[in-house]
Order: sequence, then C-alpha cells, then structure tokens
Amino acid sequence: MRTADLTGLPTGIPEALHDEGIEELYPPQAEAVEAGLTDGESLVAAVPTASGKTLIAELAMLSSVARGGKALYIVPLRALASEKKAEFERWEEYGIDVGVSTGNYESTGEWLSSRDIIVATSEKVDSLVRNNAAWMDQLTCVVSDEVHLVDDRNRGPTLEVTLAKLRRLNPNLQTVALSATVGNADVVADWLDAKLVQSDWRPIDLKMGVHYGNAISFDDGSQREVPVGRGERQTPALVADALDGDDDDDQGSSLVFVNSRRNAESAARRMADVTEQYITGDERGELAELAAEIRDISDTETSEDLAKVVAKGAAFHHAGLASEHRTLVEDAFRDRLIKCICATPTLAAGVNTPSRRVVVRDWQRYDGDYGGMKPLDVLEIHQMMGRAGRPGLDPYGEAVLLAKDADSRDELFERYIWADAEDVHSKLAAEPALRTHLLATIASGFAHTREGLLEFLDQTLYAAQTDDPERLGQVTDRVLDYLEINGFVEFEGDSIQATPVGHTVSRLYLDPMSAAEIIDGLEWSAKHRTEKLRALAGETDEESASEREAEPEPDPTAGFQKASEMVSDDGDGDGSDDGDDELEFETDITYPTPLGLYHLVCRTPDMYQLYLKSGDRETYTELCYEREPEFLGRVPSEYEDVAFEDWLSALKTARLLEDWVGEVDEDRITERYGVGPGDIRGKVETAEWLLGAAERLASELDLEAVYAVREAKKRVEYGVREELLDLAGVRGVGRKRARRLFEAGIETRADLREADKAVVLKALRGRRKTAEKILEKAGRQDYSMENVDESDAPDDAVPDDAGFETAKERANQQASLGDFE
DNA sequence: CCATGGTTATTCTAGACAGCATGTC
DNA sequence: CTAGAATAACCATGG
Repeated sequence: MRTADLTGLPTGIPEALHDEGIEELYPPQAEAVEAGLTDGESLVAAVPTASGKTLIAELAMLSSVARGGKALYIVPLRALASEKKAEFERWEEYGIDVGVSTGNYESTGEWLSSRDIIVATSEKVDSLVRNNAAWMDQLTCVVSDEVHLVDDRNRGPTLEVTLAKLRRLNPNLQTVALSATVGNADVVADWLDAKLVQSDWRPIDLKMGVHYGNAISFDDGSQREVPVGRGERQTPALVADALDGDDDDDQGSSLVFVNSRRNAESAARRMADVTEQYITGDERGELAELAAEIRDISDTETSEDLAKVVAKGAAFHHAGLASEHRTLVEDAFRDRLIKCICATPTLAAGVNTPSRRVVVRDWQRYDGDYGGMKPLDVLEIHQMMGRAGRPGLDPYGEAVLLAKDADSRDELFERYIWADAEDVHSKLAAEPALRTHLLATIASGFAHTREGLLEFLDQTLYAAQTDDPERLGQVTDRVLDYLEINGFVEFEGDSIQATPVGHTVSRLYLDPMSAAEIIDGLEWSAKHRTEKLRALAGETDEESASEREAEPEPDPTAGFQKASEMVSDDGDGDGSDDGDDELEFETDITYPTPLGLYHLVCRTPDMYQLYLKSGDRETYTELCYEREPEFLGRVPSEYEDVAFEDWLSALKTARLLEDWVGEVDEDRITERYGVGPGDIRGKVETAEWLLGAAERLASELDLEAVYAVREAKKRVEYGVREELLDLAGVRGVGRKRARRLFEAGIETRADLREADKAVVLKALRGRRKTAEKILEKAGRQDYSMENVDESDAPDDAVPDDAGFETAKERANQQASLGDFE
C-alpha cells in the first residue's frame, strides 16, 4: 500500500510522509490499515521492535484527530515520553498540538485540554483518571506502547486497569496496543475487542546466532568465523570483528548485554581497549570533549570511570548513571562516536539505540527469590537481540549469544533462538496491586459495591484469561477488609465509600499500605509526644496542658521555625548519646527528627530500598540502637522479627538521605553506600514525593508533624542543612552555591537583597551572569553586576565554624566515622 | 626485601512509576 | 535444590 493512497488523515500528512521517504507502507502497517486502523478500528499489533510500530500509532492518532478527536499515547518510561513527543512534534506544522505529561514534566491538566496528542506514562494516566482530568472523556483514541508489560508484576496491573478505565469512560474509544511478539497476542486482542495484526516481518534482517569456539553459527545456517585466541575472551573478539566489518568499510557498533552493573563497567573497560584501536584522529578529539562533559555531570567515581572508557570509544550503561550520562552515551552511540556499549537490561527496553551487532553475554541473572541464577525470559532476550540492525546503515543486524561448549550452544538455540516468546499473564490478582487499584476504583466513583467492583474487574485482562473466577473475589474481599480496617473505605450496607483520607490516598497515588505506615508513624509520634510532655510537666500541671492544646501554630512560618529549633540533627548524630541529660532526649522525640521521617518513608512499599552488603548488618544494627528514640513506631527485635532485615535496609536508605541533607559530597555518598549518582537522584526524588504525601496526610489529619515533615521534605529537595533552606529556595541557588553564599556571610534571601555585590560575586566565584540572575530572583531591584569587582570584597573574615569547608568536612568526617564503627 | 605471577577464597548481584507547584549546576 | 564474574587475598617464585 502506498502512503499517497491513505485516506482519513489531516491534510498534507500523506504528502509529508512521502517527503520523508516513506512511499510504501511496511507489510504490517498495510495490514493494520486494511484492518481499519484509520477508520477508528481497535487493533493489537504484535510485531518486532523497529518494524514501524510508531507509524501505526501515528496513523491511528492522526486520523482520529482528523475526525475531530483527541489521542493519548501511553509509554512505559518517562524517557520514552520525551522521545515520542519529539517525534510527534514534526506534525505541528499540520496543526497537530502535542503535549507530554509525566510525574516530573509539565503536568497541568488544563493545559493538556488543548492538545491533540498527549504522551504520558501509564501511572500518570491512571493518576489523571483518579483526579478526574477534564479532557479524559474527550479521548477518541488511545495507543498503548509495549502493552506486553501488563505481564510486569509491579507496573503491569496499572496499565491493565488504566486501559479498562479509559475504555469504560469512552465506550467508543479506539484502542491501539503495540506489543512485542508474544505467545498469546490473540488473548490480548480479545480482551481489547481489537483486531490482531501479527508478524515477524522486519525492515532489516536479523540474524541470530551463537558463538562457540572460533565461529558464530547463525539461525539461517550460515557461519561466520570469529577466532578467539587462547586466553582471550569471546566478547572482545566479537566487538573487534564487528568493527573490522565485512567487505564494506563501515564500522559496525556493538551492544553488549550483561547481568550486573559491575559486569557492565568492567566489560566496558575491556572493550575500551578494543575500540581504542578503531577511532580516528577526529574522533579522538570529539571523544575527549564528550568525556569532559561526562565528568562535568557528576563528581563521582562512576562518572570518572565512564569518562575514561568513553575517551577510548566505549561506554557502560545502567541505572546507576545519572540520566544526563545516559542521554550523552545514547546520543554518542547513535552518532557512531561510541563504538560499543556494555549495558544492563536498561537499554533493552529504553530509548532507541540500534546497533550493528548485539552480544548477549549473560543470559542468566541472579534472583534472590528464585535462589540463584535464573534464565531470562525469551521475550527479554528477544528484546535485546531486536536492537541489532541500524536502519540505513546495516544490510542486516546480528544478534549473538555466547556458549562455552557445544552442549550449551545447542541449548541456547533451543531455549532462545528457535523458541517463541512466552505468553503474557495478568498479574492483577496480586494483593498489592488490588490494594491500590480497588481503592482508586472506589474513590473515583467507578464502583460502590462489591458487585460493582467485580463487574469492573471483569473488564480486565485478568478476567479474560483466568480459569479461576473465584480468585479475584477472594482477593477483593481480603483487600476490602484491609482498606476498611485502615480507615480508607467505609461500608454502609452494600455500599462502599471512600473516606476523606481514602480519597486523599488515592489522589496522592500512594499505595494504601504506604499511607497506613505513614499515618501510623505520625500518630505514634504525636501520642508519644503527649505522653512525654505529660510526664515532664507532671500530670496536674494545667498550665502546660493548656499550652499544649494551643500548640498548633496558625502561622506556618512560626511552626516551621519551631520545628527547626527542635530538631538537632547536626554533629550529634553519632557521638552525643553520652546522654547529656534527659531533656535533650525529650526534645529529640518531641518533633519527629529528619532521620525518623526518612526512615518512615523508606520502609514504605513505595520506596525501593538499598541492598545490605556484608558488614552493613552490624553497622546498621548498631546505628539502630543508637538512634532508637528517633524512629516513629516500634523497632522490630533483632532476634525475633524477620522484618528486622527490612528495617535495616530502610535505615540504610534513610541514612543516605540524612547524608544528602547533611551536605555530604556526592562522591562520598556513592562510595559509602555503593550506589551510583543516578541512585541518589532516584532515592531523593522518591523521598521528596513520599514526604510530600506525608505532609498532605499530616495536615489532613491535623497532626503537628506537618511542620517537621515539610522541613524534612524541603531539605531533601535542596539537599541542604536547615540553615540553608531559605537561600536554597532562591532560583538558581542549589546546595553548593547556597553553602558558598552562607560562608560569605549571606545567610538569607533578605541578605541577598542587601549584601555587598562584590561579596556575592566572590562567593559565586566571579560568575557575573549567575550572580545577576540570582539577585534578580531574590527580589533585588538593582541586580546589575556591572562595574562590580570581586576583589573589592573584604578578605575572608568568616567565622570558621560556619565555613563551607569546615561544614563539609565535618559532614564527611561524620560519614566516615560511622563507617568504621 | 620486593615485584611479579598464579591460585584460591570471598564478595556480590536489573530496573524506576507516582503529588504538587515552580524552577537546578 | 541451583551461578559465575570480578576482585581480594594469599602464596610461591625469582631477582
């Protein structure tokens, strides 16, 4: 089918496609159109990666918009949201407006009403439904990318429920689901009342094979000799072989998949020795620049290691990298500057990074639940192998598995190359999934009775494929009990209603279990505070009792200040339990301390906890006893509770946050907790979100802890000690600049407006533009830095205990002290 | 005494969505 | 019930 023959699209689009060089539709695309894609027909397309799925989505969305509708494109990853947005924006000149909505990217519901195509993550869509976004019922077309992810234990149910809700809200909704090739795409199609287009067709051939001995055997029967000398390894030989190329002089890039971060990094180090020999003089310079950019992103060992290998034309890629690192690496790989990436599975499901050759080095991965190394799913291996073949560059892509002996070669062929991908199975009947989704279903008015809930659940994939219809009812009853006991829903005869807190929890997008934990912790702290105060004041002291009543501060700032005064978190963390007096102990628990709050949110199921390494058990058990008064809630017993281990992991995570707000250097934190810069960002982001939710809950339940929570949240947000909160709130001022300004005697936003410009300039290391911007944002009228000379600033007469270096050192020292105890 | 090289014991293990209200280095 | 790579620790050898 020719693109010129397409009908039902906005004017100019067929021509535009033609101009892009798309004259003829790929067979699966043509099949989709014939199935009624551009006439609003629902469709499941189960086709390989890079076989033109995006155009299928675009045809559906554009034709829907042409009919006056509005389309939604659901992505599984935030990174993909921006990628897709950029792609769809090329239709803007034809009057198509594109908007994105993810947790961290522009999100106002109103603004999206005017867009024709909206790109969002499944969680964000779910959240928008929960919050009754106005434009939800204007949708005429929804595209779900990577729909096979309904199989995912954690996030699959969200996608499943969200699709069911969208379809219920808009009965005539066109549903287009894009899937990798899976075993039972027909079941998915049945569920969505959609036609099925299934195909193995690829625009670029994919040769799959196994390397063993001195050659790769491919699935088409061909062989390619790739000798491996004695004592050498297979992977570098394969990478070098791809770079040597065939007859053409084009250098082929490689993507190497391994099963751990550490393996990715060490493999990259080895591959760098190979790629180094293939880079040209020009490239060497560009790579050096790229390495410098990488070092600039973060001052950590990970960043440094990455820069080193990048300078030689290789890279590693995993979730410990900062997102800026990842983007740089991905872009440079696409630009053919980086010749080889060694990656964990991040890259298999992430943004588009095609490669001439894909080497799947590890096909097993450690899995604690499984109790050892677990073979990866066929689907997962196929996703990795599907990255082989760069459109327009390669005649075909090569995907290679590695075998050490003839037996495992045969096994790999059997297990992965000849094998079909697994079926997808709904994971909706798991209790954690239903906990959150049933509450949301009740709270947003989709159902108000047990029967109503089951009727709604009947529209999910789970119902479509289960052979145990009882199961869902049983789990539903258990979950409803749980929600009732925790006060999130109320029964009135047959009718179930969400309580006000229940509504809030649903809208905050919290797992009800997280919310329950947070509420328990905060109420526990309130109760203990009252008890301690009573004990201190003596039970009959009426004056202090009435004072206590009057405690909640009407003025937030006053309470805020108060919280700051009460919290004593610097310096005495490790050493001061020599217990000066009881009073200090009392003040410690009077308001929840930051550590207490961090631990509270870290032990919530919404926080992904750090892993305990050898030695950590002792370190954190000790810390657990040292800081016991700060924890909100009963501390599990070291000897009796199985939950103790989890408690310690949460403590480790909470400690990381405490270091972060104690202004401990990034590289120090990564070193101390064995994480990458990306992990710090991730933990901080999650903590920010959960503390924000905790703040809302506290204010709704009228708990004084709001002020302490708000401060703890602000500190996590800026990564600063309490004295810098005011400064760090100024746009353009982060943890580093705030500390420098503070050191120079500029301690508040107000100081910034009054201060000697020379001092400001000096504190900001002579960056005039930065200084001007900061002064302007701080509300200073005369912010110009013209004719200001930083050398006019008086020489450092800074009191040393407030000095940046001193504070930093103290923080770092504190950190290392804890290490050795 | 130390550098080097080889062998054995120990360690360690993927990923990443969400509120709200505005802005990091 | 199940692994395997990287690294640390250890030991032997030779200068």
